[in-house]
Amino acid sequence: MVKRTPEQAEETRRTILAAARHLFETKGYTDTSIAAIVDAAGTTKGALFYHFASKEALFREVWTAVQLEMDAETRAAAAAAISPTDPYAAFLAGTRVYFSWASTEAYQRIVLTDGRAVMGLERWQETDDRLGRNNVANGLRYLAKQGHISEERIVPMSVMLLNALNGAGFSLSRKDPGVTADNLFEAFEELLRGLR
Amino acid sequence: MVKRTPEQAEETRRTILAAARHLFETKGYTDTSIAAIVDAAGTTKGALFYHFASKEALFREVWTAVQLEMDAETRAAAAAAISPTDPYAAFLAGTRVYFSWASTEAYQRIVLTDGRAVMGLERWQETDDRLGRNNVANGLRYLAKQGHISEERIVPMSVMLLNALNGAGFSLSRKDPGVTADNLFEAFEELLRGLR
DNA sequence: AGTTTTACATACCACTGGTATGATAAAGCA
DNA sequence: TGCTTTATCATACCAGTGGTATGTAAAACT
Repeated sequence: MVKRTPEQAEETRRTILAAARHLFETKGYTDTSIAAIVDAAGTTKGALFYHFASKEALFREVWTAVQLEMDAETRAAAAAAISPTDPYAAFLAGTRVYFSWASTEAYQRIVLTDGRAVMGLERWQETDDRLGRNNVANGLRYLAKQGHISEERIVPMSVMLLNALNGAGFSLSRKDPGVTADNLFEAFEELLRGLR
Repeated sequence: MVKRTPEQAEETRRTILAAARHLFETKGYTDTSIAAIVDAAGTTKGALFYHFASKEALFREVWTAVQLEMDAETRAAAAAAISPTDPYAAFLAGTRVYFSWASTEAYQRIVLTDGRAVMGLERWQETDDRLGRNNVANGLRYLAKQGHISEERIVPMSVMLLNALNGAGFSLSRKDPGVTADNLFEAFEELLRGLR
């Protein structure tokens, strides 16, 4: 049987995506061949290139999926932690969740390491800024409205704080001596609360 | 003529390194083929693989050279800016120079973007941490000695501040709206002086 | 002078991402 | 219902890749 129903086609597509995601997460982009992907998915190159324009396009779909999952989780955590007494609470709750994502090998491989190299800087910016950085900017905007930070500092500060968190994730996974999750988070909190 | 004198051999080696560096800086690692390198260097694959174990090893040499140049410049700038009145002066002078490096496309391509993906995390850590991060840590240690920051915050803080600077460089080169060099540097200064 | 070693050049190889073509069953249509 | 079209793959193939094996000529050494 070669032709399938639309539902079956959707499933092979999802199967390929899942296999690719797993391999990209564990082996990295360049060390994952298309042959390995279709082999793991139990299909062939024909199916893969029918559903995806290229290996890079397939990677971008995986990348976007990971980012959207992260985004939903951090937003939810921040929204749930809004506090009338501590204006930093929501922001810190969101960053704590993002921090846990940035600590996983999967997120680092796909988003932080390979993502930058595989897609160009422009492509990378499109989504990463709309997600990660925009969330940080929103947190800072909230603080600015309450007078804890100046308005014009929001944009440059969000750039640096997001990358500070990314770097923290890297450091954690590398098990750098003298670095722990609590360690880093407390330092970040100090950094954030130092603004005013 | 096939065999050259040791001096001639050293020169072909340097020629290959220079050609590779230029191509890596402009086209990136994956879009630079070995054929293109030896073509630009006016030699052949035989020479390249005689002097370098692999394409990745060649890249590592380029990477290390760039990092060492950056390291020397930032150290010199920091040392020259030591001030008895402002304990932050030397640190900020060093970061300003590093910041200018992180703003160039060449540094971003080789060190910040491709470096992470090409070498593993372990290899990347070896040199990057010894250079970039260690410099930041030294600056913070200087501040800690003067009581402006707690000792145990040095390590995690240096991780995040270095990555904040890297991200600032990225943002600048992408010409993000609302982001300028002065903009970013002032924000960083505020971030740093907020510690205490 | 003769041998060894260095510094390449050339020919070759397995494998890669990507394409062109082929095959088959579902869907649309008369 | 029969016929055509079209969606969904499977297979065969291709140019280019990093890397290797081998050849070779000149320098270096004894």
